[in-house]
Amino acid sequence: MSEISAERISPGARRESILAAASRVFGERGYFGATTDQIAQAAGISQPYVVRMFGGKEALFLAVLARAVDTLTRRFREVIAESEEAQEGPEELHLRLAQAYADLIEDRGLLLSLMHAFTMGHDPVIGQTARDGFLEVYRLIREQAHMSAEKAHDFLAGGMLFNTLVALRLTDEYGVDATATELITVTFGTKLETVLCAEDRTSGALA
Amino acid sequence: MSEISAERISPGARRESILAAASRVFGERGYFGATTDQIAQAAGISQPYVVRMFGGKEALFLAVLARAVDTLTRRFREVIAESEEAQEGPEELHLRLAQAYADLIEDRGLLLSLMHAFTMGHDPVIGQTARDGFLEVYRLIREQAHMSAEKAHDFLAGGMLFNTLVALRLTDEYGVDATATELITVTFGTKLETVLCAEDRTSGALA
DNA sequence: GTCTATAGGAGGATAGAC
DNA sequence: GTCTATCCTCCTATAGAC
Repeated sequence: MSEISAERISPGARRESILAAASRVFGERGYFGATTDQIAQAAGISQPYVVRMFGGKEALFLAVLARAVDTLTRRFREVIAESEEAQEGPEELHLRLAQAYADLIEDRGLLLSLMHAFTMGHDPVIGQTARDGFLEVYRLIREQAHMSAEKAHDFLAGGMLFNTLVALRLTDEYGVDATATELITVTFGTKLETVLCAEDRTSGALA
Repeated sequence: MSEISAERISPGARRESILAAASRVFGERGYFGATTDQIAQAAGISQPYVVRMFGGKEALFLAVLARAVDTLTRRFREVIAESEEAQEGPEELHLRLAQAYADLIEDRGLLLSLMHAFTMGHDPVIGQTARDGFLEVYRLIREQAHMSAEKAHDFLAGGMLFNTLVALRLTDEYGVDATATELITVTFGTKLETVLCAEDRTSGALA
């Protein structure tokens, strides 16, 4: 049995900690706006190590994107399975899925990295991966959650507005601007407090 | 009367042509992804001239953003005025506004530059300007178009999904992937052909 | 496995000619 | 008003030490 110090962490954990840091930074600045050095600092390691571990910035972003889609679809599948188990109707399921989506805001970088990926349709590599991920989600809610095309459209639309308000940090205007407060309330509902707190928590991430 | 050659264009037109080029390039690559040189090439002038004309990349992006919000809100105000004139009900007005929004896809850079601006909430300057623009639109549909908070939410949500599918270039999958084709049809409706054509028209813009 | 040093290239901005 | 030349910074990636 080899010696294992408290400092040393397993390769899997190291990889995961870099992915988590990259998710936060890419989520905040986007693919072009984020630098590998910012990610390295957020992960507490050196910049060249980040590059070496994933082979490059693009590969790292693709890994973050894959992880985000994976987490999202896994969560949705769980919710669908639970709903079927409880023999709920389609309405309840859709509400649960919307709630599950909103809950993902707990990991702010996840939804924001996804949104940034969705703006990169022009990129041959990232764009195609993003389209594939988006369609995977669409198929999931259409075929597994049995939403109609219209219902699925509205579901995705709500999600995109949700993402937009988070990315825009419209929450900064909460309590300041009356109309903004209204829109924030309507959009975030029960997750309002989490969203407002997340603002504070991640603002210092890049310092 | 001074000599005016066919080549020489007025200061206003030059400024406008740069703004149009910048709108296309920023719309495609985003603020960080776009370079002032790409914009200069798209406008057919030198890179330093672009920078000098607007004072810097950030100022140029802010000008593009202001122009986009201005065009959008002006169009909405026109539609609202026409609808009042025709003494239509709220349902008709909302449909007209949705149609007017979709029509803006004719200038692809406009909606995409807006979307990219919405992802920049973290930026002290651009973020604040983007929030102000977003709220201006929200107030317009709430107060001038008399939408309820819920209706306004759904209206914006549909717009954000619209933007997302354009930015993602999901239209590339039209006719290729059955689910994608369905979502594209539901989302773009009558503007389908325009969106599919715009794809071809702008793809060579940066070459 | 992780770091320091650094190469190499790109991009925004400035200086100055025409 | 518009261009060419160029500076300087910033960033990704590589080389090589420990």
